[in-house]
Amino acid sequence: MTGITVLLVDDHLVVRSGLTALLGTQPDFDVVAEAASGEEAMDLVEHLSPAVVVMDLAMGAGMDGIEAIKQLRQRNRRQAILVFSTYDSDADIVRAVDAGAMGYLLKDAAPDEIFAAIRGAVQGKSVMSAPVASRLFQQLRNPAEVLTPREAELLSLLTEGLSNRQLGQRLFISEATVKTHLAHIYAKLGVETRTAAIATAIRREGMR
Amino acid sequence: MTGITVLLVDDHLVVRSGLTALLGTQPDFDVVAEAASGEEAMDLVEHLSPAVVVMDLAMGAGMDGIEAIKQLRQRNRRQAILVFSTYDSDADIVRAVDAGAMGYLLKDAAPDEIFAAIRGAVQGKSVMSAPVASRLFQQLRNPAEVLTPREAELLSLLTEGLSNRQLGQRLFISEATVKTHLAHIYAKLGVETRTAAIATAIRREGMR
DNA sequence: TGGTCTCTCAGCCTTTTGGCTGATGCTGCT
DNA sequence: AGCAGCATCAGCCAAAAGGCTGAGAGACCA
Repeated sequence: MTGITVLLVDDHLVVRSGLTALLGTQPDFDVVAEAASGEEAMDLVEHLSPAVVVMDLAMGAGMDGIEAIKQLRQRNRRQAILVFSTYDSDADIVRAVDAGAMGYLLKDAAPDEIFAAIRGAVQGKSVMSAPVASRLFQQLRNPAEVLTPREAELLSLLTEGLSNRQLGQRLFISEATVKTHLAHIYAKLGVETRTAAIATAIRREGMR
Repeated sequence: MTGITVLLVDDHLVVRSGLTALLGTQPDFDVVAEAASGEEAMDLVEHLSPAVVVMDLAMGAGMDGIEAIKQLRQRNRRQAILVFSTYDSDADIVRAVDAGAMGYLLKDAAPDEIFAAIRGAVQGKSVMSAPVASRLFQQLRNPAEVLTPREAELLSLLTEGLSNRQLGQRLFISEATVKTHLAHIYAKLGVETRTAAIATAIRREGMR
């Protein structure tokens, strides 16, 4: 029998070849293709139907990882999606899980951890790196302070320096709605102004 | 004869093995060791005296890349140091060059670019990715946009999320003066609002 | 000595932001 | 059916931020 078919998605060539080399040491893994962008990933999943997609969240230009996960889910594909990212910000984790990711690994994870996560993913198990799990755990203990996906999205745009009007235009909602979301975000972050929210987001949530 | 001896320094295992695999395709490269931290790199350079050190700037805990470069330089070693980083922030570039890096590559660079940079480095040539070179060039062309010490101080406090009043109290100046400084900062950074200034400061100047 | 830069401050006016209250439609859970 | 959470919107008011002009004091340099 052939092993677990894997598609790698990462815009950095060195990461792709590193991962390929790493997975190549295991007899039950079969890296069938590599994609450098979300768009490429769509095509390859369509044609190869890999059992697992290992995907970076940060993708230079075009479609980002979250968007790619969403689209793969919408196409009703059966493959498990594993996020393989450098950062463990709350927002990224929430959005990735929300989009339909099966697991969340950090790039400094040990090889065994990566192998286990992939094997678990095909069996429907959720595996994540310890820091990621810890963050999720914290969020469960403090549900009042967890940003909703929409709020996280807004906060992310906020850190780009947009005004309420620009935020509204970017998200196709009214300025009033933007203000409502912001008020909720401030309350959850425990701040009073947008600048403090940005400072908190960048330092605490790891956004940039 | 043996080829160009290379030491890889990166806290991510996949990046190290990817780079090793990549450099292994070239007959004239010889990756003699890999280090996962700045401290490890010190030791290995001491014992192996590689011709080139390829180093990531962001290193999880302990010594960061910049610090490692500085210390290697201070020990009067002959090896060329190449930065291999994900980001191209002005601050990172300036600090790396200042610390004594021979070149600056981005992680999405093409293999040929990486090979050429390493071969160039041993011959004393400076090689950097196009976006990096472009940023350095821009800085040379526009020395007028440098913040004054006071402005930089204000900008730094701004990224902590303070209001104009708080800034004034912290710096023992009136709110009017704060607004004047801010106006100058906005002009120099090419932004219109404080939130955009914070975003720019964090991404371009590397403040955090 | 005169010019330039930096830091300091003021007043006036417009735009933006934030606080508050209340309301609607949708979804998911019970 | 009912309730809770989420996302959407409106209006009103106060506070904060930003644009503009002008100006004085001290430092540095030609």
